[in-house]
Amino acid sequence: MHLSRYFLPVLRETPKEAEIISHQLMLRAGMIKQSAAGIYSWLPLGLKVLTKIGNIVREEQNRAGAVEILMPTIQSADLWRESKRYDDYGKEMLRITDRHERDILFGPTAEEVVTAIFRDTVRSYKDLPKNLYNIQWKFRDEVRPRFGVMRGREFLMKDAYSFDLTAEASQKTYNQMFVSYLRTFARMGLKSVPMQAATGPIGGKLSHEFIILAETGESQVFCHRDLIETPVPPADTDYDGNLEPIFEKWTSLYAATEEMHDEARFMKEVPDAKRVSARGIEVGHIFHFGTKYSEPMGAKVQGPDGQLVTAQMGSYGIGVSRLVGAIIEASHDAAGCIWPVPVAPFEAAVINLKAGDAATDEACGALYAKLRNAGIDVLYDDTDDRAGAKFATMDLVGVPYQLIVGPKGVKSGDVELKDRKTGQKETLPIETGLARAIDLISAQRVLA
RNA sequence: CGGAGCGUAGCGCAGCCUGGUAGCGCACUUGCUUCGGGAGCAAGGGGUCGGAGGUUCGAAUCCUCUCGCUCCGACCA
Repeated sequence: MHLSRYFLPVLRETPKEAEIISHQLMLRAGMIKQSAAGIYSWLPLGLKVLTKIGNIVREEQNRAGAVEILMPTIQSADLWRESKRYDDYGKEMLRITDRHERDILFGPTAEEVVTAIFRDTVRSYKDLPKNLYNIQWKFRDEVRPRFGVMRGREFLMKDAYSFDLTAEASQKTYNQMFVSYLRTFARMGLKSVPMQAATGPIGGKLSHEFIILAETGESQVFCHRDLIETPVPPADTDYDGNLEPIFEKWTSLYAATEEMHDEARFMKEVPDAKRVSARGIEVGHIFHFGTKYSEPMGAKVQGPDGQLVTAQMGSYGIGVSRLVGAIIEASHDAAGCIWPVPVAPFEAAVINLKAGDAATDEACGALYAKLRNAGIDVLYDDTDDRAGAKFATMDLVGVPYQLIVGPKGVKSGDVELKDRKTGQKETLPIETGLARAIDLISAQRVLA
């Protein structure tokens, strides 16, 4: 992409409404534009990151056996009356009336819709298990939206819903999602820690919040330091095999959010040096809720003995749009965003220090073409801005690898390769620099 | 929903107290000089001062109402 043809409205000054760093940087880097309280338009750069995050989530969901669907944003109130949630949900649900005076709503979640799909289509235990997910916009009319996309009213969420014949089978599905989540966040360069969460009226142990540690996190969290360093399960993990050992390994050490924290237990179970007390951002939440929706909505299948069995359900959420902010919170510096390669809006940039100079244009154009042909997602800064402004923009935007070429480099046949994360620059022969950049990027495309 | 604050050019702000018809920095346009870390000079463009009503000869400024946004609390992917 040529920067001169792109749409990248960067801001030099920080809009005053932005309180936290991720919100500030997203506005400054031209990733989003606020439309109303807690509602944002995604500009090209932000959309690219959002899409890349969504695709990683998608890949890991598919790997774990979930199947993608797409459910509507607008739902019927009647469905919510079946589960008895229409009256219970409260003002967070955006209720709308259509031209026929029928009650509809903008979905804050999709248990009802998916349960209806399941109940109307699945008849036999032989069709189980099923795990259906979608990545769709949700709307929750938060009393107080804040922190940019971290707590918007409209947000993009991956929500999966599983259906199993028995509670034991449901536990297996739960484990699949548990492992999948560890991998998903790791692939975005995040260290997530699963923490036992409150389960509400259902009870049991099967609810975990996935928290990433960041100074600006919304809640206080406590955990054993070893959890942060535990390597995530590899890509070739057999999701159909026994995942219980992995689940055990990750849940045996102490980890709790403020609401679930037990100071006495924390002191007793975690040695001094291993105690971590930090701020965290919730990026995922999984839970098993048995027949909470399948029972009232009549989601039943015939078991092996011919009897009807109410499906055991679980749901598994990831805040996709929130993750954009969360990654920035976890990875930035004074100059701007520092994107891990797998989610970077562009993997590399070619910076032409003297656009308009025939020799420089030619050298940069060739470099750009070669990077593109190598499958690199590259931004070519062909504007006639001054060098300082170009560097500042690329650092703000957070392009991981920047190939800098000016008349000097053209003369000597060199390119400067800058690593955004370390800030280090190397002067290399053009072909060497090109190969180095491609190698570095390729090596980091798939983390974990 | 309780408490606080803010709406003046794309962004950041001054002007308001003490009414006289709008200004600064950045950004933008044009020209010249520059050009390897956010350039300099010069000339420009852009605002019904969030909206409505009122007071007044005259309102960004004073009064009333209203809308929007932000922050603190209770709530959440």
